[in-house]
Order: sequence, then C-alpha cells, then structure tokens
Amino acid sequence: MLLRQKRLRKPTQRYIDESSRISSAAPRGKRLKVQHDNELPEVPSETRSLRGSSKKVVPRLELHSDDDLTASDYEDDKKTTKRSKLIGDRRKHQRMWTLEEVVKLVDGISQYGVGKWTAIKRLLFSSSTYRTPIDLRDKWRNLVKSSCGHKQKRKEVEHNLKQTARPLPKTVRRRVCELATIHQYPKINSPKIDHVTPAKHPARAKVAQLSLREKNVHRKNST
DNA sequence: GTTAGGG
DNA sequence: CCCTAAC
Repeated sequence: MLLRQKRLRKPTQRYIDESSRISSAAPRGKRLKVQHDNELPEVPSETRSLRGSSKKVVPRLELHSDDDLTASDYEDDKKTTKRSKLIGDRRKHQRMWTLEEVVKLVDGISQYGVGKWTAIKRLLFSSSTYRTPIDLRDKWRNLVKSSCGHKQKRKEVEHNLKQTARPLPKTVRRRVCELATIHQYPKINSPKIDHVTPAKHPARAKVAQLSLREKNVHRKNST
C-alpha cells in the first residue's frame, strides 16, 4: 500500500529501444513526429534532425538574426561534438540555450508566472520544436541555481578567462534572482518557509483562494 | 495533460 | 536532457 504501481511502461510500444538512438536520429520519436505541421523556424533540416548526434558539426544555430548580438559571447561551445560522446548514456543531445532564449524565458515567467510552462511555451516558444515545457522548467531551475545560489567571494576573478565561467549578463541574473525570490521557487534555499496548513494561516488561505479562483476562471460548463 | 522532483 | 510520481 505504500507504493502505487510505478507506472510500468509498455515494452511493445517502446519503438526499437537503444538500437535506434545510437543508429538513427530518432531517440524519442515523440517530438520528431509533430514537427512537420507549421514549425520549421529557420533551421534547414539537418540541425534538428541530428540534434547532437555527434556526427556532424553545426556551426551556427538560430542566431543569424539581426536583432541580437549580445548572445555572441554566450555559450561559446555550440558544437556539441567530441565532448558529448564522452558522457556516455545521458545528455547525448543538448540544445545550447542562447541568451535570446533565456531572456525570452525569463520574460515569459515574469509575465505569466512561474509554473505556467505550457503557456510560456505556447506563447513564446511556439516556434521551437524543441524546448518543451519541461525543458523550460529545467532551464529555469538551472538558471536560478546559477544566479541566486552564489556567494561571489571576493571581487570576481573574471579577468580575461574564458567566457564559459559567467556568460550571463548581470541584468539577466538580477531578473532571475528577483523572480525566484518573489515566487519563492522551491529547492533554492528555503530560509524559513512555514509549512502550515492554509486554514491556520489567513494570508496563505487567501492565496489559496486566489489560486482556486484563478483555476476556476476557464471552467466553462457544457451540457 | 501538466507540473514537480530526481537522476 | 530523460524518467517518474503526483496533481
């Protein structure tokens, strides 16, 4: 009674197992089958097909626009080549988050709130076949961890070392920290979060009611 | 179906 | 990034 069936997967619908992920460019197959409708942002075809197959090198991704130049010094290694194969089982294909994407994500979070990954994805990342809501949340987690969980000992020893150390602009870091603070996203530091029941706390009860009401807004009845 | 947490 | 549990 302690555990409730760990949702065993269907071995029959597991496609072809590991044979495909190392041979062909269809590791998941879930997101690859829905990108023929209206997507196709700017990548020709091979960029999203291989998705870091450690086979070919992708020189430039989607940064050839004319509205962003600050991202040039962000995530200098866009190749995802020789280095990825050394990892082994995990992280075979990693999409390098550009500064533009990070800013877009932060902006969406600040507008729609933390937790509305689907809304943000539909509104801001609708043109990206990759970057699922889970990816957005994951990136946000990493962003918060890297932006707020720092002590900044001494006076930044960032003389001329690689940009890989701190590629994020101070403005973005500030924004991420602020957002994480006002939303009290879990797993950050949790200084003194009182885990009391909403009924005991008037403030929290009010918040709960607001949340409920918000969820009830789009509750249209149909008979 | 989506979100939160862990690997 | 990938998988699982919970909502």
